[in-house]
Amino acid sequence: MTTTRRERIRETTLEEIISTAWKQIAEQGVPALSLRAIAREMGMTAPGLYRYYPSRDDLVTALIKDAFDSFTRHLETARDEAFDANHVEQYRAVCLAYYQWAVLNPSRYALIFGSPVPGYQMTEAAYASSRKGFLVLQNLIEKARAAGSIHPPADFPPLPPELVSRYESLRILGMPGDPVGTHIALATWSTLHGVTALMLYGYLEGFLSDQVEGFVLQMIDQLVMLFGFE
Amino acid sequence: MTTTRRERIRETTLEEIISTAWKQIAEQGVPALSLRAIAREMGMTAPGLYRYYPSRDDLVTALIKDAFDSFTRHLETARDEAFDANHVEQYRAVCLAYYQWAVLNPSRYALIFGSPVPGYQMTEAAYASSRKGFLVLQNLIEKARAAGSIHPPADFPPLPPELVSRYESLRILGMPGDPVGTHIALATWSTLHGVTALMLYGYLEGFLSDQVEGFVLQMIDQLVMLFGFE
DNA sequence: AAATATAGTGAACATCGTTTACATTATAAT
DNA sequence: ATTATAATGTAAACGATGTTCACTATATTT
Repeated sequence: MTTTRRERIRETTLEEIISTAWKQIAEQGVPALSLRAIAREMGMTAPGLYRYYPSRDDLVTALIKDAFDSFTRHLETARDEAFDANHVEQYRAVCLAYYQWAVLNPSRYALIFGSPVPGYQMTEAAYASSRKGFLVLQNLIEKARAAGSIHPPADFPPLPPELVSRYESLRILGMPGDPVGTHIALATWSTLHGVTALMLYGYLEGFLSDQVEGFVLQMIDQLVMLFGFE
Repeated sequence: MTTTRRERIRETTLEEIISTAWKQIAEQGVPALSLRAIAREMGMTAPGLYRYYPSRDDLVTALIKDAFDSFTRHLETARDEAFDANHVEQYRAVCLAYYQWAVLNPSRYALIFGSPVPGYQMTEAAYASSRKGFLVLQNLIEKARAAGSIHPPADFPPLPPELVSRYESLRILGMPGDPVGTHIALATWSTLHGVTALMLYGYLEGFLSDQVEGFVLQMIDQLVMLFGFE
């Protein structure tokens, strides 16, 4: 892994472009992201950026990958810090970390979980990054189940057979987890996304004001009860 | 309410602009919405549109209001069609209607619940429209509670006092509903939004393929159990 | 019939993403 | 050390965008 001087400089420039882009997204939003503005702020001209990213879309793809990596790392850190705790606490920690990352990185969250852009296709590398984040949640749930720490209540609505067989076929495709574990992970993910997205958009603030985090914690508690974490 | 000939023509043009805008949003997404393209398709020049909407942002605001109105009407229709049924079925019907409206109107859903744009402030009229949609859900839950059709399970996590008092102060501000009803409505809304948004972005399709609606129905069943609808 | 308000056009400005041709500079080869 | 080559950047230009301004044509009102 020898890196020449030129390669190091190139790497630095690549990073500077990304960080400048995030700065502008935070200030003006994704739609207003402008190559010319980035170049201006970096003290160079717009066409020069094309030596690094062949188009605006490719830059956005790089930003998406960057955001997913940060997101996944944050979840992993939360999981690792709760390593000594029991499964419920680990689950709670990762769920809360999901929300907190969004609070700390609203622009990044909006970019990867915001409105899809018709015609824009996400790179396979970016999709792989997205799965990595989800896997943190799914693996944790899987371990808790294997340890017998999850007992859904008696009146938990049974999964319809079509859904179960769909989950089964995922396992064949190499995904970890039994049907119930996969379902719990998907349901958790959906719920967290809903709360977080509504919060970021400002729809919850009108109702909850300074109690948004309290609401999120309550929602997590409800998930714990619903799935029978112990 | 006398309408002159000119006013009628103006009204027609206003509507044609909106419908042309939706057509383009459906084809190319919100970011690509172009005043010039709208004018072109309508057989006029771009500056002419400024007699109707003073800027692109004002047009977007009108689109948001239009989307919210359609959304609310759809929920109300679903509620009214299930008028004879019991409270659980009404709740199920409205929840499913939420998801189905998004499936039928992906562009509209993305516009009102997608990424927030920094610097863009929603009109009070648009916010009022958003509350109207939420109220359909909240009023329904409130009626079910008044009729004694909601009994959360014994191990339902108790609402923290700060959250309860926050809900209480909402009632003082003129919002209907007791704390528990408000909370159930918010929790339902968040969950539905999470499922729907992930579905529209395509994150769920990789897992669920043709079982997305089955997953949504399952999530609704879980909400019914979680809150103790009967 | 004259005065006025409304609707629309055409030209222009600043901005955007992107391409092309060209200059500069750092590395590699001789 | 000099030459060839590859990488990095610039300047100019194209077509597109939102928006403003000056102007014309039309419809309504007086």
